[in-house]
Amino acid sequence: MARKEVPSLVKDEKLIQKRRGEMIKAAVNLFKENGFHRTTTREIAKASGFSIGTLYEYIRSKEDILYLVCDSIYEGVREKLNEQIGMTEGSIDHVKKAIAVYFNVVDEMQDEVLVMYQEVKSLSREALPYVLKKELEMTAIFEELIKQTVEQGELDLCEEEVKLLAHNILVHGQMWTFRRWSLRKEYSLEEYTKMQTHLLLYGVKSKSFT
Amino acid sequence: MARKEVPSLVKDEKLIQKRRGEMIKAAVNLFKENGFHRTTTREIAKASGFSIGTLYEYIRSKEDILYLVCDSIYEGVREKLNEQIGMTEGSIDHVKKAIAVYFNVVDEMQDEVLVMYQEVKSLSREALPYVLKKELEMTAIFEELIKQTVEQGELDLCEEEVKLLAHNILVHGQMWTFRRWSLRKEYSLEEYTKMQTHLLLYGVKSKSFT
DNA sequence: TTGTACTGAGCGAACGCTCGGTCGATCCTT
DNA sequence: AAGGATCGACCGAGCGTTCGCTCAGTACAA
Repeated sequence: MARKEVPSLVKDEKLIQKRRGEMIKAAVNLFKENGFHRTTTREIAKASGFSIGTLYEYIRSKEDILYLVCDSIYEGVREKLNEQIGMTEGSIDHVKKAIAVYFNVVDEMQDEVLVMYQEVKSLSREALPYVLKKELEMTAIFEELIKQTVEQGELDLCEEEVKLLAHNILVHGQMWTFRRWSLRKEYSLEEYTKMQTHLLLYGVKSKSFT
Repeated sequence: MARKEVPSLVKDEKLIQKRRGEMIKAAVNLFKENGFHRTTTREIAKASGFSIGTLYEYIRSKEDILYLVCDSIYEGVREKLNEQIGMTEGSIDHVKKAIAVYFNVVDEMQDEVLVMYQEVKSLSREALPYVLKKELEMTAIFEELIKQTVEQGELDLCEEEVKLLAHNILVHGQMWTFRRWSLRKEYSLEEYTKMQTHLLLYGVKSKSFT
């Protein structure tokens, strides 16, 4: 199950990349304003700078756009993550740093992450698995990092705990976007990161902020 | 900002309650299958057991249905919570129990919670605040419980940490629904509850399951 | 001239919502 | 008690509009 290819009527591969890039950018902006369903293909075409006919040279259906958007956002997040996380050996400091980097990326791309997060469910049963797989791959990044930290002896966790922890980290990042209507009022990103990291590692019973 | 009243053309208040109950039940089932936008008012009417004309005697617009659905789900969760959580004094055991109860409720109502969670965003800017307020009230329940535990001296947390912890608990519950495609494969509800509770209280650094 | 990217008027299905009308229950009058 | 008037819940055909998508035609580069 590799990346799903969306067929296009246009031959020039470079041009496809370019046009789809324009499409995705326009679509994200519209989706974050009105959501997927309330956004029309005409609006997307217009905001992309070409006609509705041209739009349909590069996709088969409106849903294809949503898929491309989700795919692109995941790639964006992953790229930024890989840029900044060197995955050599595992250590608690590494985990902390990775969380901070991840939260930063989520914050930078908050609109995109939120849009994707709220709209994936509109994907067809056929396309959904491809996107969920991406989410699992993201989880796996943290899972691997924690697992190595366990192997280094800095943490004592079983397989299942490692997995759940990875899920929690991911969700705490996403939560910064989908609960921002409340969290933003209470905390800055730095405060949020620091507190979540502390709670994650030390829980509430041991009091020793670092 | 009390509960928003949705006007109806029908006079009989009892009947309104009854019909809206039927409507909500039908709508939740359809929403969880196809989402709000892909569900038609005709489908809702039919599944409710009356005609499209009658449907519109009890609401003004399709969005009213979504609002009623969200409202009803919140009330359902809160009712079940209050039933089972006696809020006398605060203690760590109380917090643990409250989490377990909450996770159980979320599990019982997973379809409803998931639907609400995925569709609130489709509410108009006018109706949204009423629903977000409900979410804050839910958070406040846990906030209060934790605060009292702090006051009892069983926990040492500042105001902001208490708040964040309450948010985390709520999200961990919701997460059980919106990540069930993955979590369900890994854990039973009991395992999930136990592990999340432990991580929440003790973090990953101290190893002592109870 | 041929191939390819692009255009946008137009098609047809679907959808939210309305409104004229039906009909049983209830009230009023004699 | 009977007949008529009124009420109000319920109905569903149909209106107006929107929206995803198509395709016959154009522009232009090679």
